[in-house]
Amino acid sequence: MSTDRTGGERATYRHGDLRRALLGAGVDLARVGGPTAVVLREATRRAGVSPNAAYRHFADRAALLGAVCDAAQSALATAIEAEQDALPAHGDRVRDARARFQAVGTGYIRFARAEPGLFRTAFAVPDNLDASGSAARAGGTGRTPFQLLADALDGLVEAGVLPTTRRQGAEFLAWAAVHGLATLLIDGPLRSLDNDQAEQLSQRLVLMVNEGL
Amino acid sequence: MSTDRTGGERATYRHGDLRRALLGAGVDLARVGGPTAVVLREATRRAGVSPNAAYRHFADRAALLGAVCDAAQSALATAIEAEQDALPAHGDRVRDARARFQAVGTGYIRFARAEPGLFRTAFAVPDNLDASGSAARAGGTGRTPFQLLADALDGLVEAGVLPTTRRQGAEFLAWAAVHGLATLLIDGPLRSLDNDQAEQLSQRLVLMVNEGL
DNA sequence: TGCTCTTGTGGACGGCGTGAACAATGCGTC
DNA sequence: GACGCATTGTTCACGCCGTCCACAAGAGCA
Repeated sequence: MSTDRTGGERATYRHGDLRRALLGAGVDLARVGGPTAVVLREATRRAGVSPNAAYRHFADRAALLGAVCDAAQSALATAIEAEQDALPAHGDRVRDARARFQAVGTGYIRFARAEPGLFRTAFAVPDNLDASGSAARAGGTGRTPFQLLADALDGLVEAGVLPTTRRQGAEFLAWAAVHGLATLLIDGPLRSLDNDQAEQLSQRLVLMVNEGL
Repeated sequence: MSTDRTGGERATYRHGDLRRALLGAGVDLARVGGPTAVVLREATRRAGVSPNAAYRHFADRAALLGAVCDAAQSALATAIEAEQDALPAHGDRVRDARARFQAVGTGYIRFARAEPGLFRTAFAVPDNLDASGSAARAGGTGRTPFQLLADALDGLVEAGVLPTTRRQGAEFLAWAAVHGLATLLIDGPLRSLDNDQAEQLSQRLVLMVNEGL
């Protein structure tokens, strides 16, 4: 045993798993205070290590934030998967496909409200389409939030609910609507809605998307 | 004449209109670098004044950022109004109401792409419903972005396009969709879309909202 | 003229990210 | 087992930031 992680004090010069410790601290900070709370010095403090030790594992603060961002996206993916797993199977292809699609939206929004700090952090780093599919952002099934949405849309097409002609680009329309509502609910004017109101509004939004896609 | 604003140097001890100067500098900073670029010391530097002078006009950095945020919202409102003003009048109530509504969305998204820094800053400060109607955020017609959207929805109801029963809360559904797409386009995975693709997607989104509302 | 309130200045403090030089350590090689 | 090297953590230092406090310069009114 080369480290003593419980006391904050370290028995040896080497830490043992500093990268993981910094990432964990970063996630904790993000959970409480969002992306701006991910502070290098504080993360090293929590890991019981001097500030500059972080530079052996992350190029700079942005790199740490990026890793925390990936972790947050992964947590989001897991939340969506959990929402889908909780779905009862009706056997009706159309209903099941719709339910799986809607579960993406409700899982997304529930996660945003349950973990606003992580949610904000998940989208703090400007990303591109490549990053949206990066393995570091995947949940338990190995799919990222973006991919889970795409899967659900494919399901709608297979079930005959969504015409193939409208499939292309549909992920962005759906994503935009759900993501927008999520941000309104946690940072915007809808911040003070209670749970029931928020759920109701999300429900309506997802129906709107389903209808108008 | 008590000030000399052109040289950066000041003839008199008093500045004359420091609050406005700081706000202007703040807006410039936000335009280029978004909310995090609104830095007190840099704003005072540009106003040719010592850092602490800012505290005679703003309680702290957050207060300055809040003022810049209001200015950005106002600019957004103006952009939406411009979009609506450019609309030809068909005389057809239904078409006109729809066009005015869609102009809110396209104006919103075009502004986001034209002035991403200001757009990000406009939503950097968590707001509530009161702030969404604050006069400081209004454009030329005295309406805030949120109010312009509400007006357009009222127009849809009057024209008989939107059933009264669905009017309540509709601003949040529409707003969510448009705002979400705007953020995907400037910070998200759609950042690298060209103008045509972005316009096309916005068009589709606004139609989706119109359809599904 | 002198008093007082307002507004800008100067100096200081602690916190941040980060670079450079240094030290402790674990590991592969003889 | 001793040695040398690449890795990883430490120390010191710099410049930036927001902000507090004491002070000074000016404006306006008595």
